[in-house]
Amino acid sequence: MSTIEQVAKVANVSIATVSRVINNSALVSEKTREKVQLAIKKLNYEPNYLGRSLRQSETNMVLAMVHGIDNPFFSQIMRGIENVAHAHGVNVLICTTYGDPKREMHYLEMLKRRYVDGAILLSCCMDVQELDQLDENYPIVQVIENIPASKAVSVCVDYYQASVQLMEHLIQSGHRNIVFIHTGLQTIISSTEKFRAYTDTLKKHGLPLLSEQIRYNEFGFDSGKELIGKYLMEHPKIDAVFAASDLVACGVINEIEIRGLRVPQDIAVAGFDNTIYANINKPRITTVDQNSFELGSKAMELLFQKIHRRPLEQRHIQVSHRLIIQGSTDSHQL
Amino acid sequence: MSTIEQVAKVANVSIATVSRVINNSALVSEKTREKVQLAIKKLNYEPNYLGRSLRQSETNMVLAMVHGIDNPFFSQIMRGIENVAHAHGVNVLICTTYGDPKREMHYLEMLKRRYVDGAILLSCCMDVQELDQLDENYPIVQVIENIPASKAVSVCVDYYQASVQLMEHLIQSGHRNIVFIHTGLQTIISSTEKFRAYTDTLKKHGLPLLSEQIRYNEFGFDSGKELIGKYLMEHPKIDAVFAASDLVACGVINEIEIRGLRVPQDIAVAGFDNTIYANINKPRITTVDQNSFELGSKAMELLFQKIHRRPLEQRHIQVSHRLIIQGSTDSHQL
DNA sequence: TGTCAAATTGTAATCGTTTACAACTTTTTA
DNA sequence: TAAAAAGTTGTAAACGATTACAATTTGACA
Repeated sequence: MSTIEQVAKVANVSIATVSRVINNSALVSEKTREKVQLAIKKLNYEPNYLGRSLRQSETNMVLAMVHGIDNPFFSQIMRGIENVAHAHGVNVLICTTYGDPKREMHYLEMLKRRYVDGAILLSCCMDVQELDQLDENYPIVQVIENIPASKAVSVCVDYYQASVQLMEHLIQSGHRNIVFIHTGLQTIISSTEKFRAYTDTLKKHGLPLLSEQIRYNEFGFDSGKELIGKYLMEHPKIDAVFAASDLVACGVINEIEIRGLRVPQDIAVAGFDNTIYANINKPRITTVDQNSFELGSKAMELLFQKIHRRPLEQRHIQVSHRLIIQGSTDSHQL
Repeated sequence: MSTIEQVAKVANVSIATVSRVINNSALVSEKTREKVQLAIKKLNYEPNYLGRSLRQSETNMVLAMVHGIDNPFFSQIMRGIENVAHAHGVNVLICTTYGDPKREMHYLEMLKRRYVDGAILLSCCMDVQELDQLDENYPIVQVIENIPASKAVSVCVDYYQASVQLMEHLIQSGHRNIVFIHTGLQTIISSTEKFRAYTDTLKKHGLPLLSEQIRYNEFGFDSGKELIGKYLMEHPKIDAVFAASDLVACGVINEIEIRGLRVPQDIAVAGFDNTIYANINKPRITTVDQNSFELGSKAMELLFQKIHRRPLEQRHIQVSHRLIIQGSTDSHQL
């Protein structure tokens, strides 16, 4: 591995000059520039980022921390993040927590120990105090799965309004016994807001509250199957389901059909996130689009503000959403 | 941000002693250890990784380069990689190329410029020469989407045998007009081997070759729909489809059913990878399980060998696969 | 008490860059 | 032609850690 010093020696100039050529900065005469570039090529030299970052105390890298990477909704957010980051010459490193606080801490050390300039959190296992302390000392932005009680900057959609819209759609379609299938941690806003909308809308219409707030639950297909099974035992009259994610909705539909019932004729099912799961299911699933690309880009823009210590106009950004009604709740669309 | 020097000052010791405490190495007396730890706590000190990595010329980070992160198959491989890496105290940073050579180069600079100790490539846009040159100078391992002509180490399953098994299954089930739906780059082994198995098996049985090798194609649901549409125009007698991935198979099935045909009664469809897509589809899709977790762990183990310059027993590791026959090719399983 | 070994601590070089400042050339201008 | 200005290059001090090596302290033992 060659260093700047060796290049300097070969080109017969000082290391400062080599550095200037690398950063094609300052004014280097055409002649020496060529000389240096020749030496660089000859030695196959690549500048060491560690030295550079150490000196400049910035790395041009940011972290994106996410629960798992196989959620197509998160994957779209990532594209938004990457798009803005790359436009600024910054690399995005993705790391996965799988909801494990130890893993989260481990990766956050990269932030604390200056290996990255900032972090976007799409998943968060810590509590409010820890998050706030982190936020005071390092540039972070929360997206989607944020902790609302925290002072940290966040970007998300209005889950409450979106869910109210969804519930109103179900009720207007004539459903009366609606169950809510939960996902994720209770401390997380996306869960609690959906649940709050569920209960509020039911109360408003004088309808029975069939679901209870539950503590924790995986996001998956199987947990959807399992939960709807449980609810169907308790309340056989269920005629609609509001599932907190599309994949969960897939599981719910699968289980319903296995039990010989039809979607949407017997039970209507709605999901959330507008992922591919909603669109490969037969029937297509009614869902809420969250404008994921914009969620990501906005988050990255905010992170840049924080990294460069520019004042923020807003601490909480809301991105628009859109209810998409499809076959799983509307038999006209089958 | 506090540095080791400030801690040393507060604790009234030398920076060497602080360093020793941090790395709880060497022999520091209990008394000074406590003194230093107090100072560390007081200053909220976190050691800077850049300084450390620069000095030790290793970062304890590796890169995992992947096309996109929303493929559940890749996501499982990642878990295998992470599992082994974390056991060695190494962090895995994921980055996405989306098949863009520029992005790939950009992220590979992290390797060349010593920001990570090694890289696992699950996607590869460069040509053989470039890859070989990289391999000579830096620790890399290819997984799955490897370039077979390259000298770089690789881990994958025996695509040829797996695909032959799959084809034999289709033929034994009585299908005669079988089409292959391609994905990915032509230079990539997973594609070419599947296609080779497709043609060889058809020839062996004296059956017509309906598909042609195609240059490039996305991995998605929509490309599956599009391609089967095209093939059905050309060859209306098609009675079976071998799709190169589960998601493509989903698209194929969707399009087939839209055209009023039944799966598997009119056309049998098989996928590849054994992802969730194969199991949420109705009917479930016949597919090939690739033991993705092991693919990942093996790859990471090999990467450690390369990073530590230990000699490798094998340059190409093969992981076992398993044909999973389900409803999409077998009406008994509906 | 003096000597020696063991245990503990400190000094200073090093990793590979960037960059303020100084020093040296060359060109411009009067 | 000399002085000033502009253009180019070099010197050396950072950045924040680790670690050989040297120096000091401590304790054991005769």
